[in-house]
Amino acid sequence: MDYKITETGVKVEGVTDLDLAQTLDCGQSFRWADTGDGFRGIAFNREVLMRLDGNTLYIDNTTAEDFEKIWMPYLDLELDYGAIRTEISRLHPVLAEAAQYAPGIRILRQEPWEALCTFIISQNNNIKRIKGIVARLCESFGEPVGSGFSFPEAERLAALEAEDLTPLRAGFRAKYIIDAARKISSGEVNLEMCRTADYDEARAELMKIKGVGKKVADCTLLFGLHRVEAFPVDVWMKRAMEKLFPDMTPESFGEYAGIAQQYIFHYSRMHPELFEDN
DNA sequence: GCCCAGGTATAAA
DNA sequence: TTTATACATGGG
Repeated sequence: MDYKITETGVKVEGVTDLDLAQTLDCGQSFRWADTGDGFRGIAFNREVLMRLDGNTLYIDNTTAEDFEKIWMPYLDLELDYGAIRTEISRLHPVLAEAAQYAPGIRILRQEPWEALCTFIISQNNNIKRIKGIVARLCESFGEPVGSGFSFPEAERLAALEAEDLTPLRAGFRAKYIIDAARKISSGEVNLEMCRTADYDEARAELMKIKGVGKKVADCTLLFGLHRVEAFPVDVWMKRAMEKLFPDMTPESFGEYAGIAQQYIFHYSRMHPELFEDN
């Protein structure tokens, strides 16, 4: 991947299959804000501003080393999404249409602990409130980074009690966050093992945590550990599968099922009329 | 007030 | 094994 150093960060030309709104504000990460002049966010203890002008990506407030080690992987720039879209579009005509509808979605490579924690918070919740709880979590227990705060380490939260999270207004999820933090920091649950373990084994490892079921485990595997075969099924996806893909199962979408899932998710949210009964 | 939100734990059938 | 209900909170 070719890039240039600028006065404020890096400039990457020839970036295809990327739409920052579709990728950063589609419910896989809850830490990016549309400033009107790009997306500002904090990940891996660094704050950056990302902006896309045609096929040129600008990342402000970063270095060559951070671009290569953090942001290039974060945006998954080395994976050929165009080729994957072509491949998975052959699986089903409706999937082909969905993939064409939002071709700029990519699967982020987020920090595994942040993905786990934010998707615990996401259960039976809406995106606006999830973002609020996550913001208060970082403000309360993270470290200052740029204009905001880092995502708090599991070790920091492991030392707390559920009542200490009252200011987050996370409701019944507070005790789940603490249980997750303790099992991650103690090593009882090993996130790195989940990168390479058999899929069922990785899922079972994550489900040792209270409040982590199939959906949260799959989202953690997909968005935090880049297990792109993971196909999270929520209420929307269940309806989408029944109405649009009655002849498919999550497994039948293959090794890039998670990418297919994101296309389908976005497409179905934008076309609620597909689910109206008649 | 009522319903729902990118679910899960728990109890009961 | 499958199906119902509570769970905290806030916006529509």
